[in-house]
Amino acid sequence: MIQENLELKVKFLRAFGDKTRVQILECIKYEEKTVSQIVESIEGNQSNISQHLACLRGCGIIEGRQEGKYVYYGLRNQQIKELLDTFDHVLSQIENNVACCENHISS
Amino acid sequence: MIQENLELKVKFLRAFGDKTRVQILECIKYEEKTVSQIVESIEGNQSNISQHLACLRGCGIIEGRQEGKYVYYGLRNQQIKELLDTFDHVLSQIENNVACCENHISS
DNA sequence: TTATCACATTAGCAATCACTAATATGAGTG
DNA sequence: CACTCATATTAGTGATTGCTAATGTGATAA
Repeated sequence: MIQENLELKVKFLRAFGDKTRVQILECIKYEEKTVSQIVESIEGNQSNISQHLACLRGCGIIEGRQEGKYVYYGLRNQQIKELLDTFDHVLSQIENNVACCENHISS
Repeated sequence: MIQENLELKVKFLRAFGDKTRVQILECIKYEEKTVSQIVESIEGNQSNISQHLACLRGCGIIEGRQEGKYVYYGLRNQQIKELLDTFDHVLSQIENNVACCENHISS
């Protein structure tokens, strides 16, 4: 894999590795929501959520759509939805092992 | 999703969001390799690679198998292999969008 | 047009993470 | 046993990331 692709890949994958972003994705997995709805749903801070939304959108994972004074965010396409489902599926099989990861790098 | 599961999920997903770990996974995607082979292949530092291997193993993504004085690492199962393939597949479709992610959070 | 609402952006700080260097462990070999 | 080789672990440091608070922007409503 060439260098540039590697960095794009890492950037993309890193977007999934954050608690707030995972919560956002679960929140809009089945239907698009406004920023305020997301903020309320995951009990977050508006500025913080906006930053994470920008990250997810920049990584091609979600899409925003302005409607009047609201912005609706949803998953970018069906493949992302399937990827999220795959995460859950794979995870359900290795959950016990993940639990014992104690290394200080990314633990 | 309950809190504990969320944290396990994030831990698992974060393991994929690092350049060195992605390189390791690509390196052992098709066949298991010893630590030294991995170190040589991705031109890394032994200590550093060992730490990342511990992370990946702790997260249930790879497995280690001692054979004499060598330790062979490989993907934990076929599902992980498929997950890696899915990453590449999804990524190939949104590559242009990922490229323009400029947010300082995880950019 | 001014005020308000929804959202985005910026700056600065605190926490986390990955790297290097040094050292430890544990298996094979002479 | 002493030595070497392969790998793991630890400590310390620099870099990256995510958070909060403050401010900016752009659309609607009065």
